Amino acid sequence: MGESITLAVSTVIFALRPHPESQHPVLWLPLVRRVRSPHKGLWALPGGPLGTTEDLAASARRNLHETTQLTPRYLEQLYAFGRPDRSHDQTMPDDRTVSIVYWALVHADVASAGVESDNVRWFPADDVPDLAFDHNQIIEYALWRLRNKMEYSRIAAALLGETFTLSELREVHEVVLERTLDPANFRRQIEATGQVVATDEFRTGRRHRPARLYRHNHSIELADNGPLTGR
Amino acid sequence: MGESITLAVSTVIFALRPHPESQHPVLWLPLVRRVRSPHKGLWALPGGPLGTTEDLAASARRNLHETTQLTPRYLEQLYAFGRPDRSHDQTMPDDRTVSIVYWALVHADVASAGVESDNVRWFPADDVPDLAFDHNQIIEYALWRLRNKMEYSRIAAALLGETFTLSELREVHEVVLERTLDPANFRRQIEATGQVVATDEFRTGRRHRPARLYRHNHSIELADNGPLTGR
DNA sequence: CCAAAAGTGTTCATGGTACACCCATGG
DNA sequence: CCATGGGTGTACCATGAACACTTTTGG
Repeated sequence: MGESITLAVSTVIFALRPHPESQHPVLWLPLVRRVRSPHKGLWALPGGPLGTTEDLAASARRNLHETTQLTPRYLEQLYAFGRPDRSHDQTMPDDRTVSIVYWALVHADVASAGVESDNVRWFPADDVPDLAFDHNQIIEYALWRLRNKMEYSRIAAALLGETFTLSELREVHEVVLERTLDPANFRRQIEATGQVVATDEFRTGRRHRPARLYRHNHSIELADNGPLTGR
Repeated sequence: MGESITLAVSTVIFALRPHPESQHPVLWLPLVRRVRSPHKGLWALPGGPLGTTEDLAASARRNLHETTQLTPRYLEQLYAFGRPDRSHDQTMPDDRTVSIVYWALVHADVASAGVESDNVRWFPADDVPDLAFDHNQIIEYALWRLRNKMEYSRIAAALLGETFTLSELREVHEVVLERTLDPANFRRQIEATGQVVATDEFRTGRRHRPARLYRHNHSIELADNGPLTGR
């Protein structure tokens, strides 16, 4: 019969944005509304078919930019999902989609908020609606990987701006890991790894002692992906 | 033009076998000879196109069995490789293959040695010839993952039989990690994790004190793959 | 008795955790 | 002067590395 396998690339995109009430930063991710069957009308991860001459990561990057107008600070392949029934469509029972999923970290400044529309919306990562296909589980896995890497790499850098205080860096860790960290110990651990470089500037204007600003040490990789380097 | 993307599943299969001279176990992996262009005649990872109704892991499992007559003790997705030029064939310049690669651990008993043929041969993992496509790099990455997981999981269990001495378990770690481990500390670390259960049998016949036999604690997962469980 | 590996005990360095305490600023 | 977070000091504990030492077998 007309059986066929479609290869698609989707991306779980994370950014930090202030919580609407508390103003504390929390994890958000953009979703797109499906405009065709199956699961028409449901929210889903941004993605689409792989271009015939396009690299996998390039496809993720392109789609990410089309959806959010942003360039990822960090991009990594997450997993290939291919259960035969995961994209089942009763109108096309013999069709099937294998999705190669990437996950990305972006720096969501105010400008990116403007690209929201009826078909693109950011959701808090801990309050995502019921999504199309197996996308809820994919997001769970992406969150697990993000939390894992947060503990032994410097990917937090990808969620912050050029300079930042150690409190801000610690807050990123705390938000992602969902637990508080001792400020004193966190400071020493970060300093010991050499992943940040002190500047001679300070964040003032708060009603407490000014905090020194740091910048990332770009000579240290964001994360260790073994023999793979953007393949 | 006639551009098309083929989706294939390949597997890096590891087993322990005695070194031809020293008789000490070393890592081996089976390769198959390509019988058609491109790279006809070169050795390559076992694999093939994904069946239209076949799960990704099932495809890896099927191919593994066809190649080695074995069932994997451990099977995990490694990575999806999709550079547009990775499978370039000058006779079919517009064709392209995306490979989803798994890696597996098997227990290679004597029976499996019989399936070698002109087109299937086992090679020592540290002495693999120049392979088709990017398969040498894929093996490097699989080895990196294997070594990583060996340090924080109990996948070594998948390379041993039902019962084993702690020396044998330690030898597996040493061979994979390519360094010696202190027997006393190794014993305590393994015992502390509860990943092995002492039996009341001993390995005798060696010219030294008999060593107690242990068995795996099946209530502990071989490795933690997060929210993914054979998806 | 000897060689060799099994198995136990002990010391030391390291890294993380908890927490007391002082510092500098805005209000 | 006080509340608040910035920043330093230190004690404690768990873990792992190094290594001395005893035990039990085959030859």
